[in-house]
Amino acid sequence: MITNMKHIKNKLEAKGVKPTYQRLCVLKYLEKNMNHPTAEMIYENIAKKIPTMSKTTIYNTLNLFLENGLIHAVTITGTEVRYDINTFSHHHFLCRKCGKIVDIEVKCPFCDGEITQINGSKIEEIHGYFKGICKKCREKNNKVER
Amino acid sequence: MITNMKHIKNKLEAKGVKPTYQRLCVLKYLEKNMNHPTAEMIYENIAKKIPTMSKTTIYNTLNLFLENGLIHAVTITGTEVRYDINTFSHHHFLCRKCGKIVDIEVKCPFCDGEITQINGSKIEEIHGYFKGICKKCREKNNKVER
DNA sequence: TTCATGTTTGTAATCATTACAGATTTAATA
DNA sequence: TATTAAATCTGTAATGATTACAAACATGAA
Ligand SMILES: [Mn+2]
Ligand SMILES: [Mn+2]
Ligand SMILES: [Zn+2]
Ligand SMILES: [Zn+2]
Repeated sequence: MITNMKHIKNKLEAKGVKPTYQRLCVLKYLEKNMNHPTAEMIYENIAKKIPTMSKTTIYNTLNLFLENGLIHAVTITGTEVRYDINTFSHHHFLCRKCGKIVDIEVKCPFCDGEITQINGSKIEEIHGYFKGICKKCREKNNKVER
Repeated sequence: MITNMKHIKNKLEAKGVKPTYQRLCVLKYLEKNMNHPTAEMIYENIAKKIPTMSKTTIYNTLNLFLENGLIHAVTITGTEVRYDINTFSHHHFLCRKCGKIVDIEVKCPFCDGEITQINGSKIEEIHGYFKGICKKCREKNNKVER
């Protein structure tokens, strides 16, 4: 993944979003951190370098990115929004032990765009969420639960 | 769907949950209202008849039901939990126009229990959420959008 | 009755997110 | 270059769903 400033600037301009310094920072963070961070995580990191950064700006920026299709919202935890730079339709797995959220590659006719309607209702967003125990956490228990 | 008190009482006892008056009320409401209500909606309705009912009891009861597998949580809106008496794995559609949440019947190997693991991670919960415009809302616009 | 345990209730706290208004920046225009 | 309107950013206050907590109440055994 290319994460230089020029590339990020182009990405914003391609969507008609003015590439301000704050917006470049947020988009750069999301390209570097593909682990579906929270607004808080993004804020904490950026505020280290730019102490004047406001949390409201983080939220404003993320919402602007969402409206312009630059990012996707992942609401798998139910408690807060996680942000995803990967805007291709894909599924997610949340480990209830370690809390990590990882992308899931499964054959899905909805993600593939083969099915765009259900009973006459138009599908605009697809969210496939799985919850359980990830492989690493299972192995950590030394015994593989069935 | 049978919604008499005897049936509801049995359902609680079968899960080892003491059938208190408040719990019977909440479970009865959920059996009568399969439209995935919020805690607020459940509270408002029950409080009409039982003014002493506390909202905390509603939350306590719903969480108890969740722990005992009597109901499922649907977090499709991202803003609040919706509660579902239907504990068979199934998908949901949220209309961004009218806000209704409806059950979706799609062939899904995860819901069917055919696939219980992904890359060594154990699947315990499946959430299939679709968002868009429902059939009725599309027809209301008089023109069927593509 | 006494006592322990479980349940319910009301209020206060929490936490993510949004509303709002003032300050600052940007960019167009004169 | 100076003026000025629009856009953006910032900090604080408000919102809303949910939980924490402690007191009141109910239940059932000893
Ligand atoms: Mn992802
Ligand atoms: Mn349902
Ligand atoms: Zn894990
Ligand atoms: Zn609708």
